[in-house]
Amino acid sequence: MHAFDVLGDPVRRRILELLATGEHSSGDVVAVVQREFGITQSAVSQQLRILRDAGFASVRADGTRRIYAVEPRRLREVDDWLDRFRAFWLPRLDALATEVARGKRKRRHRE
Amino acid sequence: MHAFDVLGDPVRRRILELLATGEHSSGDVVAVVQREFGITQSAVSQQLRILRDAGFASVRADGTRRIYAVEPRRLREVDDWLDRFRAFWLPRLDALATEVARGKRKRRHRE
DNA sequence: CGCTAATATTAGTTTAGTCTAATATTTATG
DNA sequence: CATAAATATTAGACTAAACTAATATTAGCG
Repeated sequence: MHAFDVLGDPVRRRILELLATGEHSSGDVVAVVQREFGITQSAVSQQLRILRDAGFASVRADGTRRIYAVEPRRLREVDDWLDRFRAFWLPRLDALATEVARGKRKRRHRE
Repeated sequence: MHAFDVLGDPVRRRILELLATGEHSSGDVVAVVQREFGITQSAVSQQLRILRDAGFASVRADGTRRIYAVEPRRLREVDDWLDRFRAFWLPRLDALATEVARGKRKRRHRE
């Protein structure tokens, strides 16, 4: 599943925004999303699964709870895809500064 | 229409990739997309319209041709949305370097 | 072990998006 | 001005994604 397909859904984006602030249990996520979108626990759980399967989030068990965390790999793909457009809004940034700021070379070759 | 909804479609992403390399006529875009996706001129034209309407692309007339160009505004929105995740893959980059590299403060306040 | 809390899964319905086929519009040209 | 070339639009068919309702699973606890 392409990164952008995953991010195309507002509920999934909201969940990721929440996870960006730190780990959260499934119940926490359900509470927030339910309040804001008015959908069922089932629907939220399904979206969490999509995020897991697509590699945007990871889970660990804590008793009967499931603790979700953001998994940055796929989000960096999006960041990389944007590279081809950065010249449009960062026209006068020299090459070295770009390399330093975005850690591009290392990232690309290391993993 | 949310930026990510627009980018959720592979044809639209491909068109933007093409426009990232410079202006192209509708016909050029149709040729490339048709070869790679096997869809009709009509379908491509509809996608171009979506990109226009959503502010991802602009058009100008050149005789009977329509010349498309990428419009960076909406793509920067995506870049901005990613800010909240950058700490995950740029953990030791100091604040000033980030500001310089991403031109964030200026961008946010100017428009 | 039986019950409760937390979460996940499944089946089926609804909805939104993308496509094709057909047609319309616009500009240039003989 | 009639025709052709380039592109856009419309209506309707098809598909994939997201939802609900119901049920299943798993862990902790008395």
